[in-house]
Amino acid sequence: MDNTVKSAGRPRSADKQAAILRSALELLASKGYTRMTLDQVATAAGVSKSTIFLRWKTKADLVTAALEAARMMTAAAPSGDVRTDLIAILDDFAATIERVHGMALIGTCLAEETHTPELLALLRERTVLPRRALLRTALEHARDNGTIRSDADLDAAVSALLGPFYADYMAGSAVRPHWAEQAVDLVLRALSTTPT
Amino acid sequence: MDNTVKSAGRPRSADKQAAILRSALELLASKGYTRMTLDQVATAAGVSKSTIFLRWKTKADLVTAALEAARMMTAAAPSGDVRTDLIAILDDFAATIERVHGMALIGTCLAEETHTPELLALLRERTVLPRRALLRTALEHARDNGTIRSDADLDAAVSALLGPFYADYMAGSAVRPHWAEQAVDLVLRALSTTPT
Amino acid sequence: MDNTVKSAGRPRSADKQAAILRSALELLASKGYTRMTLDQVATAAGVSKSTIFLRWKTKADLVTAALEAARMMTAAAPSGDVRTDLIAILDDFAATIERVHGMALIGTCLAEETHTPELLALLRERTVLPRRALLRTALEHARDNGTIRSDADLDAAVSALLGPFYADYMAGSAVRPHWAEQAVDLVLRALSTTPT
Amino acid sequence: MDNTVKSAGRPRSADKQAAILRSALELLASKGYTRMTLDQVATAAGVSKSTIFLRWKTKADLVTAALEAARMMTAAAPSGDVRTDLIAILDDFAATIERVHGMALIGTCLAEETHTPELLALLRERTVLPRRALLRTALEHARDNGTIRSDADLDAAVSALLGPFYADYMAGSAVRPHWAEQAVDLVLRALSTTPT
DNA sequence: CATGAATGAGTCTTCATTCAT
DNA sequence: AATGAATGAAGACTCATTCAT
Repeated sequence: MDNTVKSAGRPRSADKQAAILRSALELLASKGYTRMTLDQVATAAGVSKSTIFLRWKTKADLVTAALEAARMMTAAAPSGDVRTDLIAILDDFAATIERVHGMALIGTCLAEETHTPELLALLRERTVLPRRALLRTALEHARDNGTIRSDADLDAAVSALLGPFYADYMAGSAVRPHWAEQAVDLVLRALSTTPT
Repeated sequence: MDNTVKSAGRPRSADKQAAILRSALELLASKGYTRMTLDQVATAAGVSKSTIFLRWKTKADLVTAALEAARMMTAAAPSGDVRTDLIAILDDFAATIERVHGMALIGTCLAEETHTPELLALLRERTVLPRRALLRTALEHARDNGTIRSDADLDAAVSALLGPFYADYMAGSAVRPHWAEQAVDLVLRALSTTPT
Repeated sequence: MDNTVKSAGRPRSADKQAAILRSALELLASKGYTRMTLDQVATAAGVSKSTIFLRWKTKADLVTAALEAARMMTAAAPSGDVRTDLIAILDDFAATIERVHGMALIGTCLAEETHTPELLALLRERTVLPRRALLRTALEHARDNGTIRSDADLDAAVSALLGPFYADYMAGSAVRPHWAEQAVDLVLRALSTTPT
Repeated sequence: MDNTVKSAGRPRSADKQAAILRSALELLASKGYTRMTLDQVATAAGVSKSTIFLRWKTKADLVTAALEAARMMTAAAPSGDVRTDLIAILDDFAATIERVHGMALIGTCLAEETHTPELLALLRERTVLPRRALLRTALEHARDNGTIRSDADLDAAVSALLGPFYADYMAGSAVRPHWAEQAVDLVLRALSTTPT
């Protein structure tokens, strides 16, 4: 009647698992991959270094797991209005980045591209692409609506929506207050079927 | 660090200086700040490690100098046509990034923001902001021309021009072939004074 | 360590006991004492590491037990002819060494003499000395026979019989094909009562 | 006029080099390869661990060098009398082994045969084979003299000379007092051309 | 009894930096 | 000025051993 197979021996502490992953992600974002040491992670998580190695074979494995576990995207609530939806997604994007020291983390993944390509790959697969898919879906609705042109290049549009955030960050770390609205309006206006 | 004053003894070789900076930049881009070792720089530059320390006090100093010396922007040739000029600037941007393993280098600067903030600061000051200024100037011409609206937010427009490059890279490292044209057209259409 | 007393609870599995000892001996011979890890032993024996510690207090204890359990000598069948008997014993010696990666194992015992003297002691007591006794007995028969001189130093003779094997191994790991016959003939001729 | 090319920079301390090699050899013999740590070597030699790595890339390299540097054989003075010469070589052999904790060292090399085959290979090449060559030369003289049979298998004889030492050691760590004389006499008698 | 988790004390190796020539 | 030696302070990873289930 009970499906949970009680495996022999002491069970692995879920608390520790979570604490380790959380600490790892935090340190990864704040110090970068190479500067984050497993000693720091162990201390921050309140476990011994060996416990970490018991669960992940290498530092790269741990970091990968931490990145995987990080929910860097909140499910957006589709409202029906394209503009609202797009802005919501972009705001969530910015908020997430903010929350997890995101640009440093992205920086780490980019910097490690040669040496530890898994990181960037994971980031793309887990965070970047899903969010792009969300944006694309919203745009497809708009196209089907007739709100935007049927020949619009939606991938380009998605990049035009997300891009300003990066560009702003590069220009000065503080992103312009209404960047999301502005980006959405710019894209929608450019792709609009009706002249403004 | 100043070679102009003729001090006693053998003068520091300018060749070595340049070789060191060049090697440092290359290694910085290809391996990232932490993984780049001074031994590697010394070997690549054909000098001894001590020679490096003779000129720069610390690794951070050297890297800063390398970034400072890097000419990561080619002077654009203003043609008179806004669209052409903007595309030229963006293409140069992409080409430069390509040439110097740029996204990894940018990643390094982002990743080091906490630990070595000079890097990102320098990158901004030397590379990002000048290019933005170029773009902005071109847009100002367009505005003065009447090609684009007078109330257009030019900073937002600049970010909309550069952003797609970053967004594309994040999505998959290979940037879309005609991203520059597309970005420029999108922005110009959105800001256009005449409906299309 | 004594299974004969029937204590309460589930009795220790004799199979596991044997599997552990066998695996330990194999790994000891193939990797040496320090390089053999208990994890490897556990895995090879198909038990958990803790099971090992349940039976032996330390790694040294386990290895000692493994060495104790090892039957590294086959009972020789005395034929009556000295030469035949001696050769048989020596051939068994060589075969055993071969079978259990013996020189590495002997090497381990020698190497550990400072740190874990039990190993070499055990090896001597269990393997070396019994075999020497066998050889000595055969030689005593020969002496009583009148085949070899009555004043022959039999311990020296025993060493002269076994020694060439070691010397050959040290010279090149592959022992000379007929080393045993040659050694026996050399010794018998040297100790012979009748000139050849 | 001066052939010694004074290479630039601080010269490498010969003292340290020697101290490191000596310490390494001592520790290798007394603790075995795996149990000898570079920390111990550094401390014993009065240098920093890094200095060791500056000169040898890995632990195995260092140990190999130490083994190579060890003069584990003293040049024997050929006297003309075969018996005397053979005994001298064998006594030197035993003395050397004694001096450098030799059986433990040999044990280490044997134990490491799988993992670090260089050690045993080096031992053979540098120590075992040269000494065997010495013995063989002496025997060849004897054969040419007519002292020993012309059809004698000299390699077997060499092993019969050296072997008893190993066999004795295996039997009880203290080698029989006159093993060398006994071994030589045994071999010479067995190979003698004139019956005794 | 048996298992798997948890750990502390290493172990080799790297690297920025300082010294001596 | 330039070089190579020397070093201290880590850092990733291992392993015998002890705990909890």
